[in-house]
Amino acid sequence: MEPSTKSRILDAAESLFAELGFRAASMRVVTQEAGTNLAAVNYHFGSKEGLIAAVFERRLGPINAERLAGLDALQQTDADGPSPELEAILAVFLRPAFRLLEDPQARQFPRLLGRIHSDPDRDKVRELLFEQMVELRDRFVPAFARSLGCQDQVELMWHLHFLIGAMAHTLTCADDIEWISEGRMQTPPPEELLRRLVTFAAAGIRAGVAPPGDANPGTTEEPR
Amino acid sequence: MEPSTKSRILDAAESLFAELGFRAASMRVVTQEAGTNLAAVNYHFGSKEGLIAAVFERRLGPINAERLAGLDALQQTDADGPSPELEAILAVFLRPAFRLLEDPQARQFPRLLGRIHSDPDRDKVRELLFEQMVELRDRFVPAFARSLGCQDQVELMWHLHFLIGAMAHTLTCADDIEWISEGRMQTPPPEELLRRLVTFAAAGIRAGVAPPGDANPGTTEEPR
DNA sequence: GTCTATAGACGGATAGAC
DNA sequence: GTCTATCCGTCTATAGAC
Repeated sequence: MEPSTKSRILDAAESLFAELGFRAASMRVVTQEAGTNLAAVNYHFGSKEGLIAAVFERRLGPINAERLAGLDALQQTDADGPSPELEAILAVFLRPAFRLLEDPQARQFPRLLGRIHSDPDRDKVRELLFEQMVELRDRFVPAFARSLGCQDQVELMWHLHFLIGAMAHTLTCADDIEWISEGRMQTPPPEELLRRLVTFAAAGIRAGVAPPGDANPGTTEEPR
Repeated sequence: MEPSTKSRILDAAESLFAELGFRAASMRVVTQEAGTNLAAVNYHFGSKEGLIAAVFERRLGPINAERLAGLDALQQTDADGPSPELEAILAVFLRPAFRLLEDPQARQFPRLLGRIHSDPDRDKVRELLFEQMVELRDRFVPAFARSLGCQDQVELMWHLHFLIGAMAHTLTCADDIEWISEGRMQTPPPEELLRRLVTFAAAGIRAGVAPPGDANPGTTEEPR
């Protein structure tokens, strides 16, 4: 079955937005790549902004549903047992985006997803992102907190902020390692990226968090 | 003394590029903000791309010089003693950019610096960035390696990659914490951001690195 | 649903006066 | 060094035929 004009536009837009950015990827180039014309975008999506939103809607819902389902599975397994391991929660959160890197149909989306956090044009999908993030936050932050046995939610939130940054940079710029190492290193398969990031983030998130029962853990001395 | 037209253009460009992105900030808006006109940019910088490069040249040199001088000072102090602490090296690397957040003249540049890693338009300053990065890499990577007493440079490089991501996200999007927490958290002063990031990154970088003398440290088991 | 053609705004760059 | 006026290309969006 031939893919519809609508989905061909979405595919072309996803790929070109990821490669060139929202602004540099003009609707002319997108529609040319999709084998159609300018008017088709306005017919199906109303405007360029509508197209941008549609590109995110198509992938972000499934990704976040997979994250939440993964967390469900993790918590269900040992509902009355101990809390899941930090590493397991991290992997459940991170894997859906990294797995897309292996999907020929969707390989470019993770780049877009990584960049959207810092993109000056993110306002165009801000509401969409916020709704999804609130749901993730309400499920994952308590899960992390319980796993760490910690009360310092402020420190946890900052560590999760750093995790988001490391994740975004890896989804968007993993190949930079080849550039900076001048070819001595190569970008490994997504599963290895994921494993390295989980190791790094788990240790970072645990840092400064008291083992349960300790007094005043959070703040360490000034590094100098 | 009146600031020159040239420096007024640089100030306006820095601020507007940080706020709107390179593409959305048109030369018309930049020159209007600088109280001058389109032709002045081409006279002083040759083109918009020349202006973008000049905005980075003005700040990036001093920042990286400060980083290298800081590392010099650290290594000089105990030249024949033990290697400097990981936390100290991290702070020396990170502080120059975070300190700019407190400079009313340069507050916007760190946002730009954080975003440039993932910006689709980064090609416009790519050579400039690369030269500076190579020098930083050649000084800091060995310093980190020595401080960790580790041979696994591959793992170290990835952990530094994650650090760059966390740093970039924090420089560019620190205020997101207010948005995501729906106002329950506020963005702290730069020194506190720096302290939290150093704590997180030091633990992350140490993760999976063997204490000197261990066998086959790097790879941990698959998280699942 | 899909197309061509075009409107209408805005982009960077430049010529040439001062 | 700085300005005004203008060229010319590209952008998004839409009108209207099929």
